[in-house]
Amino acid sequence: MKLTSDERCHCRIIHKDRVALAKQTALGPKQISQLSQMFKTIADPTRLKIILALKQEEMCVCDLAAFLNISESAVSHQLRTLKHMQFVSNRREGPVLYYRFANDNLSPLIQAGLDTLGSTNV
Amino acid sequence: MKLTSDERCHCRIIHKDRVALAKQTALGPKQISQLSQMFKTIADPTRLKIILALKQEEMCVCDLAAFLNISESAVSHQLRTLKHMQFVSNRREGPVLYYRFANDNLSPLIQAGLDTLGSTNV
DNA sequence: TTACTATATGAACAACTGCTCATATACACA
DNA sequence: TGTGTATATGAGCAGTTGTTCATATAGTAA
Repeated sequence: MKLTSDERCHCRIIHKDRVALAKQTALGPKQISQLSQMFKTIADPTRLKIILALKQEEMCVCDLAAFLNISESAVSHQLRTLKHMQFVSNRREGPVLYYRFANDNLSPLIQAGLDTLGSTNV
Repeated sequence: MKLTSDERCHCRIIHKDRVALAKQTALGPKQISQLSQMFKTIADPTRLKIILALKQEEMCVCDLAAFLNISESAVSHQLRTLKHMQFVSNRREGPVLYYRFANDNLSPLIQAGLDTLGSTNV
């Protein structure tokens, strides 16, 4: 639980100008929240594996459960999260739902992650 | 607590070939873990704000605490996480530690996030 | 030394998250 | 209708996380 600004005024400020500049140029709460939510969604190992797998080919819930070695329920929960973020979409073929990578805007993000990973470890 | 593969063998597999391909081309556990850790580090709103602020100018712990309106201790904890991931570094000037944005590889990642955010919401 | 400042660290706790299990829903076919 | 399959949903729980508080450390200055 965060404190209010009133309760926090005892804090000394060394560089008022820098704090002021940071506050002025900072992103709004909504943008920070959305950005955070986006990173959070692709930060979970299970969801990351799902995204990378679906980036290659369509898969149904059962396939993903076998691939990830977790319950189909767990997969379904994670797909719900990914679908809500519009990172994946699905199409129905009879009783089977096929999920696929949906958001082209996500590719650069994943790629940047992979690049950063590669250049940090060599 | 995850189940072992033995306990999970009752799962039906609709497309064995897709599961096999996904397993073959999947990243290793270490890579997934590192990638996940990287995204997780920039997924927290507080750390995100710190990164974006330090991307502009050096700031000390006290400045960041005033900017973020949280305790200096909380800032210090988060800076420790960011420093461990080599996303920020610091220099000492007398008793004051100045933190700065350290990892150039992180910029594209943040930028990709901002781009994705922008193109998803318009 | 002593006093003060700036930051770091450890403990504790509330909030969140990802899983399993049990159950519900949606579709196909007889 | 009824049965079986594929997936979704809700509850519950263990593990993780971000914060505050109290305390410790590192540096400055007398």
